[in-house]
Parts: sequence; C-alpha cells; structure tokens
Amino acid sequence: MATVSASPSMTELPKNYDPKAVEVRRYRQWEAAGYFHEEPDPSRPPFIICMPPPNVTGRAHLGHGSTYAPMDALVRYHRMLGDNANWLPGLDHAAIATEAVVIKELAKEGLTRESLGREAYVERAWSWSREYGGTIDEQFRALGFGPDWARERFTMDDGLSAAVRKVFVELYREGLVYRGKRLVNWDPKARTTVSDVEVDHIERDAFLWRIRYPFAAQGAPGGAQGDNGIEIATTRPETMLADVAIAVHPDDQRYRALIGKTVLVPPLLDREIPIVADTAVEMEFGTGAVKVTPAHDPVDYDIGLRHELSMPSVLDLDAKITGADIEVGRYAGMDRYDARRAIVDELRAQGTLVEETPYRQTVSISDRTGEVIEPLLSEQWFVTMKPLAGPALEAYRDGRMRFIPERYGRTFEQWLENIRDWNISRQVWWGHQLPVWYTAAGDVVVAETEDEAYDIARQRYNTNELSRDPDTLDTWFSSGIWPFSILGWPERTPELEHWYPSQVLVTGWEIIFLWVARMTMLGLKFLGKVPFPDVFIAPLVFDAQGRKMSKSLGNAIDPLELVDKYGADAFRMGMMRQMRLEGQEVRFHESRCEESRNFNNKIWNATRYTLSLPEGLPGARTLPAARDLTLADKWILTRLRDTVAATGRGLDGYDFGGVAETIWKFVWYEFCDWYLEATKDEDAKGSRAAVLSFVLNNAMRLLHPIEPFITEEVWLALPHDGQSIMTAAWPDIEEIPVDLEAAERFEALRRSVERIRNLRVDLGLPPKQSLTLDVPSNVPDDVASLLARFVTGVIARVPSDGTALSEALSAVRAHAPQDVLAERYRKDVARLLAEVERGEKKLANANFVANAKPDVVAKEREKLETYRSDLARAGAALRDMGEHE
RNA sequence: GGGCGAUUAGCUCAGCUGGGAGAGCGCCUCCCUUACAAGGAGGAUGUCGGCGGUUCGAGCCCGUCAUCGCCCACCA
Repeated sequence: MATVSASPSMTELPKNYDPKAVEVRRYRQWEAAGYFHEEPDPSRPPFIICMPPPNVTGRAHLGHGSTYAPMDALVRYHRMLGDNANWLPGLDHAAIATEAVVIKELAKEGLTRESLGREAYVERAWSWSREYGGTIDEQFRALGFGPDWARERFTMDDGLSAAVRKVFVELYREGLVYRGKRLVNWDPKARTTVSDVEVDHIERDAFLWRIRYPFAAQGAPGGAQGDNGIEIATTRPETMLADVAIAVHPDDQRYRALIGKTVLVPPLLDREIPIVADTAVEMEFGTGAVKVTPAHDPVDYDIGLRHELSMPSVLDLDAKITGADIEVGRYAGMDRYDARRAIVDELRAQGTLVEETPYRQTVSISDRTGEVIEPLLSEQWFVTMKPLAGPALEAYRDGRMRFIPERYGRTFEQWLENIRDWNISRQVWWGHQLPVWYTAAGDVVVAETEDEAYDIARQRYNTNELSRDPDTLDTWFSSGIWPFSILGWPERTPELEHWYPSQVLVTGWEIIFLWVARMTMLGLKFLGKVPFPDVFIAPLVFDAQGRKMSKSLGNAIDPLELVDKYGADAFRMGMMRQMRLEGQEVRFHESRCEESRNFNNKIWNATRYTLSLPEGLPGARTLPAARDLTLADKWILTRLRDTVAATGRGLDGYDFGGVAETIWKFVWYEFCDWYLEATKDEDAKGSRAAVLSFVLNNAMRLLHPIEPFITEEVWLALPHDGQSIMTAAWPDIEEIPVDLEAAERFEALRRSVERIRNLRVDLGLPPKQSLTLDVPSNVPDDVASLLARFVTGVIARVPSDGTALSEALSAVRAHAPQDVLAERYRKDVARLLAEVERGEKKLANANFVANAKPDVVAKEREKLETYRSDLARAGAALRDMGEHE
C-alpha cells in the first residue's frame, strides 16, 4: 500500500475543529465507497449485529445514543479487527403506533378507517410509511451510525411477510398456535387487544366502595352481617351489572352458612346470584366477600370457570355499557366512568352503598396509549409458550446465552419460568393479516397463501367460500423472527448460513420480554440455535435529575440538536463517557458533550502541532530504533500499548464508559499534557516526528469506533496507509515497543515535576521566574533537561549524595520568603511525624506482620523508611533556617 | 406480596480478588508561554447512608435498619 504523506502547514488548518465541515462530507464518502456494505465471507469470523428496527414512525432520541452508538462502535471495531463484520438495519411497521398516526391524519380529512375500507386504508398506511418513515435513517446518518444500508429491511417487506406467515402456519400445525375465547387486555383507545407484556401497572387514587347485596328470599338465614344481605368491597361498581356470583373463602366462618344462598344484584335488583366458596378470595381484604364478574376481571374469570358461571359482558369495544348480553337498564350507552358515578349515586340513594373510602388502586394501562386496559372476554389467537420457553431457559442456563450485566439474565429466566400464553391477534388493520380463513360453516383454514387456503377448503371442506380473518398479528410477532427473517429465511441463503446466529444483541431492558425472549424462543424453534450468545443491556437515558425524558415534561433533548452544537463525535463521546458497565441508567448531562467537543479540539490542535514540525513526518507507522528513542518516547509508547490493550478489553467486555475514559485519559492527560510538551525539548527533535505521528495514528484508530469523523479526518491528514480509517487495521500491540523501566523513570519524573510545581506555587514564586534546579550529578542529562523544561528552570549540577530528585529545590528555597518556607517545612514535619507514627504502630503489631501478605509488609516497611528520611531532611532544613534567623 | 439496583467531594460517577479514598465538572488562585483560553499550572473539599459482626486490617465481605429508584405480581 502506498504511503500518503500529507503535511499541510499549521496555517492551513483552522485553530478550532469544525465538525460541520467534516461530518456530512465524510459520511457521504464512506457510503459511496461502500464501506458499510459487507458480503458473507466464511473465511473470516463473522461479527453481526441485527439492529433493533426502530418504528417507522420513529425519530432519533437520546436513547439511541446509549444503544445504537455502542452497536456502531462494536461493528466498526470488529471491521478493523478484520472480521466479517456487519450491522443489519431495518424498520418496524409498528402496527399500533402507525395506525394511530394514520387514523389521526384521516380524521383531519373527515375520514375513518371504516369509511375508507380496508384496502384503501392499508394503501394509505403504506404511502405514509414510505413518505415519512425512514426519517430516522437520515438522523442515524447524521449521528455517524454506519449500518449496511443496502440490506435495510422492513417488517412488512414481501419476504419478511412470507416468513411471518410461514412461522404462524408451522406453529399452528404443531398445535402451538390456537384460537380461543379468553379474557384479554383491551385497549379502548387503540381499539385492539394487547399482550400482557404491553400492559403497565400504575398506582392511582381511587375509592373502595362497600356495597350490600340483599338476600333474594325474605328472612334469609342470619349471618354475621344480619338478615339483610352480604357486603362486598369493589373499586369497579360499573361492572356490577355483569355480576354472576358472590364469592367467599370456604374457610371463612363468617360466611359458611351463606354459601349456596342467593342475593340480588344492586342497583337493578332484578337478578339473583349465588354465593359460592372459592379459595381465590382473600379473607382479610375488605369484607372477605367479593363480587364475581367473570367477563371483566381475571380472577373472577377463573372463579367463573371453576363454578361454571355464565359470563355476560356489559362493556363494549369503546368501554361503554352495553345491554347486548344482559339487562343493564338506563346505564346502556354510558361511558364506563360515567356509569361508575351513576351507579354509585344510585346505590347511595338505594341504601345499598355502605361505605366509600379513598383507596390507592393499581390499574393496568396500555403502554402504547396510556389508556386504562379493560379485561375483555373475546375470541383471539394465542401462542402456547411453555414448549417454546423450555429450550430458551435451557440455553440460558447452560450458558449458550448470557446477559451483560448478568443480573438481567435472572429477570429473563424468571419471566420464562412463569410464562403465559401470548395473545398475538390485533384488531388494527396495519400489519400482517392473519393467514387464517373461515368457511361459512365456521371451519378454520390456516395457510401460507390464499391459493393454498382455497385448495385446503376445497379438499377438506368441499367449499369455495372463504372469508379471511380481519385481525393482524402483534408487531412483536414479526420482530420475534427478525434475526433470521432478514437473512432470507426460509431460503438457505449465504447470509443465513454465515450470519446466523449474530454475535451480540444490544438493547434496553424494557424490551427483554417483548423482544429478546421471543427472538430467543423463535430462533431456537426454527433454527435450533440461540440468535445471539450475548445480550448487552444498555442503560436507559434520563435527564440530569433522573427523570424520564418526555415531551410533556419538556425535558427531552434532541440528539440532533446536540450534533448541531457539538458534532456527532462529541455527542457519542459525551454519551459513552456517562455509561457504566453495571449502570441501569444514565443521567444525561449536556455538559459532557461540550467537554467532548473540547476534547476533539485538543486532538485537532495536537495534530496541527504534529503537522507543523519543521522536520516533517516520516511514512505511516514507522518508528526509530529503540536506541534512538527518548525517555519520553519510550514512556508514551509504553502507555500507548497499555491503552490499546485496555481499549480492546473494554470493547470486548462492553464497557463503553471505561473505554471512553481510557482513551480520553491517554490522549489528553498523557499524550497532550506530557508527551507533546516533552517533544519541545531539544533532545527530542530526532525522534518526535515519528513518535507523534505513530501515536496519533494509533490513538485515532482506537478512538474511531466512538468518534468516527474526527478520527478519519486526522488519520487522513497524517501519514497513513489505506483509503480510510474505517478499513484500517486495529492497533496491534506487537507493533508498539515497550520499555517498562523507562516508563517508570518517566513516571517518577512526573511526580517530581508535580511536587516542584506545587512548591513553587506554595512559595509564591511567579510562574515565569526561572528556577535554578540543583540536580544531583547521578541524574541523567535527559531527565534533568525534561525536569527543567516542565518547571521552567535551569539546571545546576550538585554532587550526588543520594538526594531524591524531588528535593532538588535549594534554588527554589533561595527565592522564597523565609517565613513562608518555614511554614512549609513545619507542615511537612507534622505530616511526616504522623505518617511515621502510623507506620511504626502498624509494624509493631505482631498480628499484622504475621498475617498480612509479605509484600504488603515489605511495602509498609519501605514506606516507613522513606517517611523517616524525609522527616529527617525536613527537620534538618528547619533547623538550618532557625540558625539563620 | 416477591425480586433487583443504588446510597463515596457541592453535582455526575470510578474504586479490580479487603492492605493508607479517586476522576470529571463546579469552586478558589495564577498564567492570553510560539498545538489548543473550547487552553495551561496549582489548590480546597469526604463521619465512603446508620448500627452491629468477621478480620491484624473493611468503601469493599456478612447481618440488620433507613432512604431513593426500578421490575414482576389476580387483594377485588
């Protein structure tokens, strides 16, 4: 590969790094060059990440910073490692969310879904998706995310739709998909069922009403509550209209005699219902008696099944009272909450309301719409989950799959252990229509295509008349097969062969059940392998006060605004620096992005300095022989190697925060603050150009996964080999010479410099005033020279007497006011006395010496020696001064 | 009702298998030194939530309590 040596002079580069001048241009070049695209290549290890498909209605938000930026970083890292790395993007049709948007649009035109008709409606939804969907793709580009755009898929693509139908049909034929009348979660706003995992539970203020149900027959047997009825407690009086029984616990002495008797249902008092015994009743709660409404409550539903009770509904699909099943009097047509008020009023008037107490109630709400969920008895389609969950549990337990952080694995495990059947049919129209048809006689035909369905109907049921089930599938059904549907399954494509399973899934914990678990189960079911061995659960992003970001709170931050202000690199770095491996949230501070912009500016200026060296830069990645390296060169190269190793370890372990900190420290606090200053020394001129260029080149490659743009810009400005840093090789520690002994000497020098600077300020010496440093003659010239540079001093050699370098301060002393200096030494003496005392006490403890590890004891002895000699020196100095006074 | 996190400097957080408490920001002082003022040098600041225990030694291990956050769950 030809070496390109670009050396614009410093004046050619602006003083400040301008991301706007770089990012869009570089991204276009990368995309045009096809760097994001990859073909399956069995000769290299695969590194595949399936992008969690954002909703087609979606916009980039801060959460993408903590999930998608790490994915981008991992893929870029593995590409540089030479892996067959690829990030597979896509979009989710987001049935309920999209339908809500489209219906809202239609409403503006005075149209409804029904008035338009299904076909026209779906066409409308398609055009909306095509027009507005994919906005997020452009936003991802602005953030520097580089998936293989050419492979982008949509969950409603023909291929993916066919895969969805095939999975449904196969599960059906195995008996794992079934239709049944069950109590399901109804979202009256979205007008569809939702699965159990799409329901959130929130607490809110409500009332608990105590209501008396009078005995049907006059003079009923006397119970604990007298002759005139049984009292129950409820939060939902509106469902009384559908009561079919009162239940008490069989062991409850208070009610024993009442079991089997009947009571009248207020407020209509037109029906008699029995009192039954059931262990589901909590004796301690309320009155110990509960009304049973099987069609409107899960517990009651089970009681209803056990006691073979009827199950009338009194709420319709809009959550309004309906008399379709049973007499509901004047309440027909009322909204559920209006009916509640009306019935409570009536009960009060009637005298059957015994008590009203404020109550903290848990209600179920739809996570999509926030609407209170209504349990609804309805005929729906389900997946039997137990047989699918078993293999997933096994895979987790035997280590074929793991979570990072590990604790989420236990969440995953517990959920699978207690899994319930999955309601997959939805009443929205935008989505995969169920591949289910019915004959006029009600026979069910399930088939992958319409033709097949008619064939079956003719053969099996001798009919040509079929009507298709209007329901669609839960969006998460198609998401659940994402890791293989996007690879062309059920065809045995090269992609499927080489890229399934992927290597890691990155997502947030909130969709472990909705998505991760389902992908795991379906992947095992249809391909026999877990879809990803690693699941990295990224932290969720909150505002600086720890509140959830939301439009209504007004605390939402648009990542694209941050890109505009600081650049995409700074946004990514700013986010990653706040991520912690075990953290479950990031409290996002915008200031981190600003700091990161400053960091980028620092890099930029270090680059300007390097490019402006009068001696010019050698070819890429060339270093002088070890004997020509200075102490500082050896130190920074050693530190570089440590940094390369730590960065690799960090990325391998998903510790993005640690990686960001590691590189930050190296680049700013070591490379810029110390090494670059050291290269201004006369002695450094022979090697610095090569080392600066080499270290920057390596550092940019380390940083590229986090900050793709500036690293490309700098890498290309320096001598480099290759077309783009994107396709450059990951730094190789074998290429980086190490000298531990030299590195340690430089570290000692740093400590000395810090001490001298500290003293200089303490003594009130002006920063510009050059110090005369009495450097012992046994200190090498290069060290002495660096010392003088770092503290602005001149060297005076004194005979070696073993004095530590840090004490080379007689010149400083000469300039200092005596009283200040004396105070300084008094403080030193006091501190050292305390240290010596502590050390002596510790070492005098026989237990410590006997039990502690030998090296700990030795270290303690060493420290004590140092403190003693320092103390002696400081004491002597103080005495000297006393003599002068 | 189960379960999981968190509690360390004013703020956000590091502290690996127990061996003398750290970073960044903020704050204070000084410096527009020829890469960078979006910068440089220096400084101050902690009963490591409380109480017990184990240990020669505890921010770290064990127990317990408290506060905050989250997940799961059929007390109507």
